[in-house]
Amino acid sequence: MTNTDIEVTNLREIGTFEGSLAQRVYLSMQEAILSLQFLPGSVVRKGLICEKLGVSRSPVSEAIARLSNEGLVDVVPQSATRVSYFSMDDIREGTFLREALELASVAKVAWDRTEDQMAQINRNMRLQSLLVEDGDFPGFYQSDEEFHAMLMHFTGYPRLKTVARMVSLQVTRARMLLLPTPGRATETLDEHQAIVDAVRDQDPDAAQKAMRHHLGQLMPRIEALAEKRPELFQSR
Amino acid sequence: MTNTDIEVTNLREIGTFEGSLAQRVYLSMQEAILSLQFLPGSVVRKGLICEKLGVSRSPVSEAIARLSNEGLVDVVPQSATRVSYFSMDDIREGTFLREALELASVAKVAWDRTEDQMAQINRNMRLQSLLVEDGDFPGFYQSDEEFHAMLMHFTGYPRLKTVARMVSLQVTRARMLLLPTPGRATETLDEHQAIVDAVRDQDPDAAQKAMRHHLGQLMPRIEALAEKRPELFQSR
DNA sequence: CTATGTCAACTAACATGTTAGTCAACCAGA
DNA sequence: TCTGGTTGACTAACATGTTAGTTGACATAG
Repeated sequence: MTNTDIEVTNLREIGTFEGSLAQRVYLSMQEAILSLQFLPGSVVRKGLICEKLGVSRSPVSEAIARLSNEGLVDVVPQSATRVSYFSMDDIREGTFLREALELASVAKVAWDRTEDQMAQINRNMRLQSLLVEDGDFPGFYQSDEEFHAMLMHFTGYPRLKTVARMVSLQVTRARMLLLPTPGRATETLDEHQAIVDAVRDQDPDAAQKAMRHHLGQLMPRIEALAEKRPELFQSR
Repeated sequence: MTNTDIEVTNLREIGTFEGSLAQRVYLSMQEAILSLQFLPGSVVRKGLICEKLGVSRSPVSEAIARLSNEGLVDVVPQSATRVSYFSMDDIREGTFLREALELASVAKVAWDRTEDQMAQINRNMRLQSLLVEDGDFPGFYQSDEEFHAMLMHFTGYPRLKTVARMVSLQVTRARMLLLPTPGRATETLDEHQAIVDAVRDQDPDAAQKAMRHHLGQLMPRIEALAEKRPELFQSR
């Protein structure tokens, strides 16, 4: 049993976040987990986190409670809490839920989009293009996220983005391990364009089909990953 | 300003629930809010709840935190927390999210259902029939919930039911005000049967169509309700 | 050497004390 | 009567002390 325990040093100071202490601690810890600076299986020690961030156990407890119901940490009552392992079951479920929400969103947006919204989407697409040409993959990753967030925003349902993010947190974490390649970025761009074309044409069915195809590219790549890095996945 | 404040007496004792204290307090409070024994706009007083349930402020605080991110209470930092008003925007959004999940579920289940699962569904349908004949509306309401929960269960995704419940809590609360009528129960039964038929035939498109029609019946009835009981809705 | 029972150390969960922010009632002035 | 500022009571948020349950190491028996 590789007794990986704790790595608290690389945890962003809470001064850079805003909100209540609990909120800031939550964001800091979530970032560390999603960016894999807290490795799956390692034990989260309240005391060390309190010390590192300079707060008491109350806000840390609340943060851990939130991370727990998001499935990012596993709490063993009266004992310990550790960073959850990757689980193909969880990832598959997250993908399913995410797809359900994305499909509903894109259909609605295709139906009742405005010209102003189309202009914003096109602006984002041009940005994506530029970033791919420049080979700026982190930047492209971010504009990709923005593209999807934008579509959800245009539904007019404010919680949608939050829910979608929550259900697919495990997927987000897994994506961190997928190295972006020029080829994949170009493909992604084309897939996005197909979605945009269908939204422009106000064709909900075509938009859903394009979105389904786009999202369908992800799972196979994650499955390949599970073979390469089995130590990050559940052993049971 | 109708200074409705608090009604703590009708709050189920936590002895009847299981889990941690925080979990039990959460369930007890959620039940009171969903069943409208805590009215929208009334102030939630930690002290009184602690006294009534015989616990300290810690588990109550955690319970309130959860209710807050579900949108069932509004917390004003350093001041007060009150039961949230009904909001047509929230209800519309909850309906949208719920539909997205139900449609994805029913399509998947129609695709890969087993014969054993069909048998379970049919058993539930016969139960619904009996309860309608007997005029047992509370019983029918419950078997209705079970019908939808069963479909989600058959997807094989365990969190799905939880997420669906969470996103549509506001809708659930609003439904409490809709008096069940014999006519509506019979209609519901027919709509369910149409869904079941499509699942039996392994026809995902038809299943989605039937589900969409079924879920579409709810919003108009809630909108009518908003006219009748405006005091429960946001005034802003 | 292996299996089992005991025990000590550590933890989350819970209780309670403290702080600081918010809101509404009240009062003074117009 | 109405407006604006002041104040005090009340609250959530945070800090800290306490309790009880779990885990894993170690010793002991087979």
